[in-house]
Amino acid sequence: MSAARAPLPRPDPPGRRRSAAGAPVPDKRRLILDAAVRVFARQGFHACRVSDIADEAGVAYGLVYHYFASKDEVLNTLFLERWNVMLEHIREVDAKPLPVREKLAAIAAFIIDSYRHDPDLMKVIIVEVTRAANSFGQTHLAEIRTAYELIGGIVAKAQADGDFKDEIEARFAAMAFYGTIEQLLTGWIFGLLPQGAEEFERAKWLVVETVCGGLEHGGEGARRSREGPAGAHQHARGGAAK
Amino acid sequence: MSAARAPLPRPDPPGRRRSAAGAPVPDKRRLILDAAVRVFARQGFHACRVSDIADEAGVAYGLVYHYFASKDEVLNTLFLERWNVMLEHIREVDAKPLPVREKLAAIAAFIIDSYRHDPDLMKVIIVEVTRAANSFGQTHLAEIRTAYELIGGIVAKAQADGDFKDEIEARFAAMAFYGTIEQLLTGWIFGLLPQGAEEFERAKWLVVETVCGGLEHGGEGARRSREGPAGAHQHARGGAAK
DNA sequence: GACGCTCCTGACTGATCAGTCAATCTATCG
DNA sequence: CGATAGATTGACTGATCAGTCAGGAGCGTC
Repeated sequence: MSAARAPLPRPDPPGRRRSAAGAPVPDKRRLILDAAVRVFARQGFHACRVSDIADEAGVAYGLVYHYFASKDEVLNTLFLERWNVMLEHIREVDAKPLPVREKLAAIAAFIIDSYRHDPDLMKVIIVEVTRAANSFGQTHLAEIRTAYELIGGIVAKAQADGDFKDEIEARFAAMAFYGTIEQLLTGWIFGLLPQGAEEFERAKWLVVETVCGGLEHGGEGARRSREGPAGAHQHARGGAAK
Repeated sequence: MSAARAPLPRPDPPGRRRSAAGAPVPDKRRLILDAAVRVFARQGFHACRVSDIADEAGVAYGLVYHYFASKDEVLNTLFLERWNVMLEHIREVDAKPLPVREKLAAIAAFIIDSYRHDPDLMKVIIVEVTRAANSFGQTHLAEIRTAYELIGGIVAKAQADGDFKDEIEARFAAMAFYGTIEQLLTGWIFGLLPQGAEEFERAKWLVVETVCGGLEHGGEGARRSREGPAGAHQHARGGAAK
């Protein structure tokens, strides 16, 4: 139902109560959401009880139901908060006059940084929503589809400009791009891939290079990526990246 | 526990009872597994009851527990049956003296054909196991990791032979390849991508072309693959490398 | 014909947990 | 102060469901 009360990440509720000193009194609703992220990430949505969330938040059981209509709504809220921020970011990137590679790099960077800064939240989103076709995946199909379509639009424009070849449908290219990123996150979540500041930075470059340039020795593709029009990024960071 | 009683897909149990006419009497265990696939795909593992499986199979509730120790074991069995077949197939492909592109194409074709022939089963495997990090994903981490490693090995060999560039770690390339395929299946499962014999065939080619050749206009990559989805049997081994 | 074995049945149980609710507390304001 | 409104509490309930079990049916074998 009305799950998207807070479309932005950790938005400070307007007119929040404050203590005498002026410091914001801890927002219990936020407390519950943050606790839920930890509990969902640790035990999984289905395996955890609502009381686990309340305990983790240091709050009475009933309060969860004061702020949320159901356990589902807690997850829905978490997902929409983050997903909408991502959609907004993709739209902003798309609107800028950047080369495709940089647009895609910006999107990859955003998602990877999201994981870097809040792995638990991204774990929950991917494991419990994005891939959980039955319950929540169906609910948020529209939002998920929008992301694919925005990325597909970026690819399509690149094709129209002659930067990408036409043989691969933009819709498909979008799936390859997003699928690669999500698989990366999954690898980190499952502990199948090493994690660390260096790996995260390198991954941003790898995603773009793989999807744009391919695994084979490329002529232009590889050369083009070596420069980087904005010049602002050094991909292969200091030496031993293996 | 002992979930892998039947390592092959629909293996005929040895010494199965037969009717007077010699026709095989319907194997109730198989009946239950097949019914479970349908029920899991329709309602999801968590949302369905064991009685739903029994009803779907036209069998008494208790019989499910005669053949399986728990609801979990039913899902484990389904997953392992199929996943082991896939691993076996990848190993066979790897052993053959084929160019990388054809090896990868064979793997992509296997997975996509698996979906084509039994979408419900693949849906269950992807949605309930492969991405369900919490419960089953953890249980089958070893099997899942093996698949990535086998694919990574194929890429690594191609790099050693000079067919693939070295900048992209094989381990990462494997994630991109598998991630692209799984995202495709997810797109079909969610109804975000059109399905049909043609789409499936084209997808096999698209996966390989995207991951190997990239989205940009490539020299060799594009030329090499221009043969199209059907019979891409051209691959100049040891041809113009770097 | 009686023992033993596997297949098969479905009513029952014990535990679990999402969601409810009546009561209490705190803040604010006229 | 007294009133109104929202925040907070946690015991309780009603439903659900995985797994159990006692028994029955068919069949081979000694």
